[in-house]
Amino acid sequence: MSIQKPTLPKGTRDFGPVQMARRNFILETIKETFKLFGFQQLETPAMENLSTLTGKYGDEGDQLLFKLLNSGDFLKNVEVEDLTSGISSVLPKVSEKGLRYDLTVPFARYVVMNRNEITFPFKRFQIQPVWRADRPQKGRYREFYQCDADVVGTDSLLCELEILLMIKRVFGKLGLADYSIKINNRKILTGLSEVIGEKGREGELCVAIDKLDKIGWEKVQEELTQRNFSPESIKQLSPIVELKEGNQSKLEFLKTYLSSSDIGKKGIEELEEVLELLKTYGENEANVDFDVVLARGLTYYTGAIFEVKVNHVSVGSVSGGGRYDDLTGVFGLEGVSGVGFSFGVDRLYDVMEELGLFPEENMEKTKVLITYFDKNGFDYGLKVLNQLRKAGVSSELYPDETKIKKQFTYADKKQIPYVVILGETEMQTNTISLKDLHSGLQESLSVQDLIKKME
RNA sequence: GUGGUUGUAGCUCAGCUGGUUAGAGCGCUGGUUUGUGGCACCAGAGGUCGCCGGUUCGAACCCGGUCUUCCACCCCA
Repeated sequence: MSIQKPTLPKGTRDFGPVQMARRNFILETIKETFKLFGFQQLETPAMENLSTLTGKYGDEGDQLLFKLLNSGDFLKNVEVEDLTSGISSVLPKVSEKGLRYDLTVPFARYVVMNRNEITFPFKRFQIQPVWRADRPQKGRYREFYQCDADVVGTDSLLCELEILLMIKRVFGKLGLADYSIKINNRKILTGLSEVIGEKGREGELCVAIDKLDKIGWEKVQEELTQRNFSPESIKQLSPIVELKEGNQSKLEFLKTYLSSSDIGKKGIEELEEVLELLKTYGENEANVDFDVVLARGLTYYTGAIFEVKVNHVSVGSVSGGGRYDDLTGVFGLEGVSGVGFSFGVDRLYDVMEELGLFPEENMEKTKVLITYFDKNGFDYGLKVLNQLRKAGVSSELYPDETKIKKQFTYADKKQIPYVVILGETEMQTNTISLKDLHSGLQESLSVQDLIKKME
C-alpha cells in the first residue's frame, strides 16, 4: 500500500484563510454594489443539460465545455459504428450534462422557465463559479468565479448606463484608478462590415480587428487577407485604425463614415445616448473609452459590448458584458432583450495583488485568546468565553491543557492581539489578567471591565 | 487544441561533465525559561529528488512516456 500525494486538478486552486479574507473583500464590494442598484440574487446548479449549453458560445466555446459522463452504464447506448465514426456520434450518447460555462446562459434558461412568475424588467445578480476546459495560464483558470448582473425585459439604455456606474463604483471601492471601460456596439461593427463591402462578415472582421492593439495594423491586414477579405475592403478600414483619442471625435467621424449603413447609425445613436445619460446622471466619462475595435467573442451579443482592462498589469480583462436581444429566443421566449456584465473575481484578485492594493487589516481574526493552566482555569475560562461572545467579542479558549508558552505562541501566530490569563491568583481574586501582545503590557481586570475594554 | 517551460524538505531554492551517507535559508518540534509570545542561543525531526519505464557497474543529473507548473498562440473573466 503506497501513499499517494494528493494533487488538485489542473487549473483549480484552494483558497486559504488569507486568500479568502481578500476574496471576500472583493466579493462583498461587488455584492453590495449590485444590491445598491436593485439587483436580486439568484443561484443555478453547477451542471446544466448539454442541450442548454451547446451552441451558445461558438465552436470554440463548445469545445471548452466540461462534459459530465452519464452515471451508471454510460456505454449502454453506444454502438460499434459510433466509435468508428468519431467523437461527435459518441458524445451525445455518453454525456448529457455539462458544467456551466458562464452565468448568462443559465440565467436565460431560468428566465424562460419562470417567465410567468417573473416581473419584468427583471434584475438579478449571480455570484458562482464557472468552469472552462481551457489551458491554464496567468489569470486564466479552469474553475473561476463570475459575478454577473443582468437585466432582462427592457431595452432601455438605462441598463447600459447602470453597468458603467456599477463598474465605476466597484473599482473605486477596490482602490483601482488606472483602468478603462472599453465600450462599443455590435451594430457599429455590423455597420463597419457593410460599409467596407463585406456584409455579414462582422464576426470574422471582429476577431481580426480586435487584435489591433496587440499585433498592430500590418498583422491585422495580413490576417484579414488570409480570411479572404478583399484588398479594397481592407483599405477602407484604415481610417478606423487611425482614429484619434476622444469619444466625441470618434463618434463624429463614424457618423459620416457609417452614414450609408442604417444599422451602423443605430449603433452610434445608442452609444451616444448612453454617454448622454451618464452626463445627466451626474457622472463623467472618466475611464470610459469608446473603442471601435472592441469585439468580444460571445456570439449572442447584439448591442452594447463592454470590456474592462486595468492598465499596466499583466492580467487580461477583468470584466466584460453586453446586450443580447434574443438569448431567450433559443429557449422559446422571443422578444426579451437582456443586457448584463460580469466581474471576474479571480482576475481582480490577481490585479490587486500585483498592485499591492489589499488592505493590511482585513483579515478576520480573533480578538482574545483565553489561556489557563489547569482544569479549573479551563472551566473558569469557559464562563469568561461565554460572556465575551455574548458581548460580540470574537474570542477563543485554547482547547488543550498545555504549557502557557505554547498557548501564547498560538496567539502570536494567529495574530490575536489580546491574551487572557487564568491562574490560581486570578481565580482567587475573581479577576483576569489581560496581556496586550502588541505592547507587552499586562493588567489585572474584572471580567466586566475586560468586556467593556474589548467591546 | 498548437509550441515552449517547470518539478529536489512544509516554503524559497543549491546540487559540478552521471560516482559512496542529497544540502542551505526560512518554517516546524524540543530546550535555555515547569505563570507569559515576538528576539537570541543550543539541539532535533523532516526527502520513494513529480510519477512510470529505459540506458548504465552506477541516475536527482542522460533518454522516452505521463502528470503538474508557468508562458506564448487561439480564445477568454
